[in-house]
Amino acid sequence: MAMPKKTKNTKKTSPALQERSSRKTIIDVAKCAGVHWSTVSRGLNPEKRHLISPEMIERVEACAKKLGYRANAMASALRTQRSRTVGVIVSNLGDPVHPPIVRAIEDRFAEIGYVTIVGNTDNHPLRQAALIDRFIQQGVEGLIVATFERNDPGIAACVEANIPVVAVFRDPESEFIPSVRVDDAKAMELAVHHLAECGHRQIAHVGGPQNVSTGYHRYRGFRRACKVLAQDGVTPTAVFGEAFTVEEGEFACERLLAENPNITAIVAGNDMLAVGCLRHLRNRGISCPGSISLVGMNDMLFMDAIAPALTTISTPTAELGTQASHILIAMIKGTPVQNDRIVLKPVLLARDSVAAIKLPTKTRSSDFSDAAKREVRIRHRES
Amino acid sequence: MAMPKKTKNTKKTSPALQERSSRKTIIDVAKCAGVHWSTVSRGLNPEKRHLISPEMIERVEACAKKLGYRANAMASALRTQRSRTVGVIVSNLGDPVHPPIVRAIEDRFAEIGYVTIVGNTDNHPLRQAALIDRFIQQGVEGLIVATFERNDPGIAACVEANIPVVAVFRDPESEFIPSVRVDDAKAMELAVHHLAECGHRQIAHVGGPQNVSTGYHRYRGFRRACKVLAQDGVTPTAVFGEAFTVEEGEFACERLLAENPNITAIVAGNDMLAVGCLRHLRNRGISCPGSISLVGMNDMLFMDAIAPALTTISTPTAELGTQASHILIAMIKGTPVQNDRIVLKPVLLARDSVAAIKLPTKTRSSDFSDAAKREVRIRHRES
DNA sequence: AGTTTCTTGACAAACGTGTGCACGGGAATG
DNA sequence: CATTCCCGTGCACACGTTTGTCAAGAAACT
Repeated sequence: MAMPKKTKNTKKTSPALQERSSRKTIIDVAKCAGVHWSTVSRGLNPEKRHLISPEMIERVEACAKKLGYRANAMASALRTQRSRTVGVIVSNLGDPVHPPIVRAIEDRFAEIGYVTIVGNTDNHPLRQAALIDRFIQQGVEGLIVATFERNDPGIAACVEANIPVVAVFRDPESEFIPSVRVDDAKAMELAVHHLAECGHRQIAHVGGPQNVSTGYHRYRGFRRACKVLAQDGVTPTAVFGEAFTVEEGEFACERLLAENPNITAIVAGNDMLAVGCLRHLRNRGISCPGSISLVGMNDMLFMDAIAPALTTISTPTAELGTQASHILIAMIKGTPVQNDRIVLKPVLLARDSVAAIKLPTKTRSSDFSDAAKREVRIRHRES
Repeated sequence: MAMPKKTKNTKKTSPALQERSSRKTIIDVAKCAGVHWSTVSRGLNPEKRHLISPEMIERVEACAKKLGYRANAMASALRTQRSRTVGVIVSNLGDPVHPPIVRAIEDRFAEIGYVTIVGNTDNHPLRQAALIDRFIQQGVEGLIVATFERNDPGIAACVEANIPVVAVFRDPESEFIPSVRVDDAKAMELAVHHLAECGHRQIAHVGGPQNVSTGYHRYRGFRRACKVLAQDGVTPTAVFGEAFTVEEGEFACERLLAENPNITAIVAGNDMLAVGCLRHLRNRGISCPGSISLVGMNDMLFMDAIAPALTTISTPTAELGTQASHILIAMIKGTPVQNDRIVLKPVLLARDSVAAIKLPTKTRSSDFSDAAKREVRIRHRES
């Protein structure tokens, strides 16, 4: 095993190691430049570069470039305990809400030389736990998680591992971690008030799963808005899908109409559910917005192109990702974070799926409508 | 966590290292189990476990669980030269074609315990090069790239680094790397033949950028199909957007109609461009499919919900990702790959954006139409 | 009983990099 | 000219694993 001189000692190493044919190391560069490799290390590290003479830096860099040297991030990470890696966990990349968030996060972290790894949970708590575990094993410096439920046990796993984590999109309402979300309740209030302004009174909610904050808060916002407007005659109804999917929306809408044939407007928990509602309405030959008005949420891609163009509540998804990244970056650097509980404001986009209701033709009705409208506007403004 | 006895030697280490407060190592487990750490390593490694007695394995596993031990992937990767990491490069995660591909890849690699890192190039060659470089530095065992242009210099960088890479979606037509794509030319042929069957003769192509294989091959397919049908009177026209976006589609459609007011059908390079066309048609008050028929490509999400429901060519995006993953996994394992040049078949989905053309009201016209129709069907079947 | 075979666990050498410390030489100062 | 100081470089250890080698003990065979 004592090799004569400098025959690379790939004798004893395992066959797996052999195949890394030609990756250059810091030692190769040092040999080329005729210096010690610690000098190379310093010369190539911007933070320690000031310890090295300029012409030496130049020599080292020339050799590095000539040899096509690429630093081994794993070795560096092992030594420094900084992997320059962050993890992003979403329920399903195929859900059009998530890609813009992930995209923004990747952008923010690419700017500081970090790499982003992603994982999907499909809303399975066990898969989430497994994912968090794998990511921590992998050495991520931080985690941005879009799948936390309220009081999610996954949070404990993260804080126990002492790894910075920020919740995005969904709010686990945990005192232990920062979160960036959109005001889901407010969004639904905007929707209900908008419908009330248009004269609707029999308003239904086609909600999503209630065990996640988005579904839960949207339903609560819906109820609260209806309560506030109860004196104007607004009466709420609600059905729920088991997931935020088109199919669940379609099915929920069917149940809704079977039990409440007299509703005139639907506030969907998100655009997927709204599209499902739309599909059911079309299948039943019910006109939207002619007979039933519809409001979605999130303003997913193409929502302005569907028929009718969907009135919806826009969610600043990219901003969600950016803000979460800013917080996580601060946590990683150890900088104190100024505001670690960010709630972004949703905005209503009035398009074509909501129509003013055809009120019963009484003489007083229009007066009442106008009064209600004014009342609504005032409340709307105040909140 | 403050250990009374065995103060870990964090004296000489840098402050950065101090903060890894409590991550347990293989040594902690060994100490707990009262054995040498190499025994722990083997006991926890399924492949070497057979070298250790069963009750020892049990003891080690118990200690590992008790201490909450998590293997340090970076150290393992450094030693074994296997990072259990793959990279995926797309142009833009915000483009709805990509998420299903990435999702499928993540699924396939999660199954074998690999982690997936993603990056966006926005179609900038320099950003792609930088990304490939960073990923290789990071130690990815393989790369799946959806952004390769024809004869892309990025390929050379990968093969030079001796790292397995497979192209997906776009085909760089390189002899050096495997690829998985959809038959873009065939897709456009399907579209043109479908339109011809419906009586269209003045058919235009609103294509995407010609420097990427998708845009290029789709245009070629379009031209080829028109040539085949030239004897039936099919005459082609084409304009191109500078990117596969709604805005470019809208703008290109405007130019198209300005110069060719007599066309009756448009084959768009993808659904984004198609939606852009639709938007322009609506703005101009031109009915689709009443006056102009439209075919898209990729069957992106919600294409069945827009108005009119878009006739389009479906691309098996998830299958694209899965097949690419299979190939890459084989390459990583060193297994020979059976077929490294996979071309998936596109399928036409006939919906509402294509209508049979209203032919000039001559007596012979219907005969001609029928004849053409028959003719087209025959050709269609043969290909 | 002695020798061989087999099992089991310990030892130590890497993987490639970062960094505290020591050392050498030249400049500056007395 | 001698001493001090400082700047640039080399040295060696550590980060946490994996794994070839080997010694010690038990079991089996001659």
